[in-house]
Amino acid sequence: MVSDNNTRERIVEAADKLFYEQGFEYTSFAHIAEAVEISRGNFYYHFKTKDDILSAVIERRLSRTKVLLERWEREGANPQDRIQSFINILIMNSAKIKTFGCPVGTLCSELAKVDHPAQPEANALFTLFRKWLRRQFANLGLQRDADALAMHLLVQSQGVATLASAFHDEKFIKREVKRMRDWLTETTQKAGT
Amino acid sequence: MVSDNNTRERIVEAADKLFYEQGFEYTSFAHIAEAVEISRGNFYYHFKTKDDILSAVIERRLSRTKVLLERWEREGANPQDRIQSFINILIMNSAKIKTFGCPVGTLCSELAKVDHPAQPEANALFTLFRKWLRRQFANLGLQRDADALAMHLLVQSQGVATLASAFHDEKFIKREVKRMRDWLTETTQKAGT
DNA sequence: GAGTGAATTGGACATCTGTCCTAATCGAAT
DNA sequence: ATTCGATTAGGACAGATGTCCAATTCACTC
Repeated sequence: MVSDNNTRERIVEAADKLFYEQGFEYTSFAHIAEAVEISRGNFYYHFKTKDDILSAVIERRLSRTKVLLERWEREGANPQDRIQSFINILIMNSAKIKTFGCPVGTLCSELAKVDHPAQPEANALFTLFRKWLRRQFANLGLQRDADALAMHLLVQSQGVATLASAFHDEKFIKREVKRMRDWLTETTQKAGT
Repeated sequence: MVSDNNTRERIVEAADKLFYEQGFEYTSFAHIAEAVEISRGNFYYHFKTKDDILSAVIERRLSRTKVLLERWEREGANPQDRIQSFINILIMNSAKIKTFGCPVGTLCSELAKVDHPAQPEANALFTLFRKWLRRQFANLGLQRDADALAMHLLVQSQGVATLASAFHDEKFIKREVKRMRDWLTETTQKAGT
């Protein structure tokens, strides 16, 4: 019969959530098995090693991020609006960010510490956002500084996420997001002249 | 005889370094023992649990940070210069930051994920910088926004550290630091009028 | 040099980890 | 109803983990 990917997908889904909420190292096969309600031994049929699960999780995140960025591209009337969509995730996901930080930033940080071979794959998540933002700024007529502006926006969001999880402060997030919006408006106006 | 704290201090020093470079969870007693060149069993004489070592490490960082901030306070001619000292650590420590991220930010992120009881102690490191920066901005005549400005500077430095460790890009750090300096000058000038 | 408490050693311990294998179960085609 | 490959269950395995303890060594006082 045709391979039923349901179990595999459920494993990846549960691992994705646990890697985010508990970290990769701290999350064990037992944790994932309990979440998916399968036996520990069943893992080996779907994945050879824990690192394989991590790769699958990162790929899942990559493809979902691509879908998200394409949606923003489609639904945004102009580059400003699209960049706003990016900024808004800080508000949309503020509850989770306050507890667990940014899924991308915290994963990359952890993998860097344990010098994990999947670092490039994880960093590709950042690159996805970076290139997308770069294109938006370029479309605003800011080709020259597009990459620097994209990186600067990533800096803001990463910083906000890190401090939000330390201080658990909702007002802080809103204040910084407003600052980002003002900065974007200001930057856009400069481009318009 | 009087308790010889030498071994204890060496343990804390090695643990501090390893917790930074490898993370708290990933670092084992065996790692620390090897670094200090003592037997694993000797730990129990100095520390009851691994969490006790973490507490000692955080206290060490707190006291060293206090010393650092007091030095900046003493040596800086004015608030701007003092804040510059803070910004400069991104340049001074860029090599380590590119590899391991920010010692404060990455520790707080990790402890948040494993829901560790030492979270408040670790977050106090952020509070130390926050209050110090707040005072500098207040001394610039910006009492009203002092805390928001302090937090904004922490946001920048955390964001830069996270992305620097993902992209290993020295030019990026310098560019963002320049941006921070320009922002500081601009903010200071507003206060002067 | 003997005695004493501080400091250190090496290993026991129960538990957990990731990995791997064999036996059992399932589902569909014949 | 039987067969057969796909899927799953349960446990074995060696190694690592944090914790803890008894025995030993060390440094100093008398």
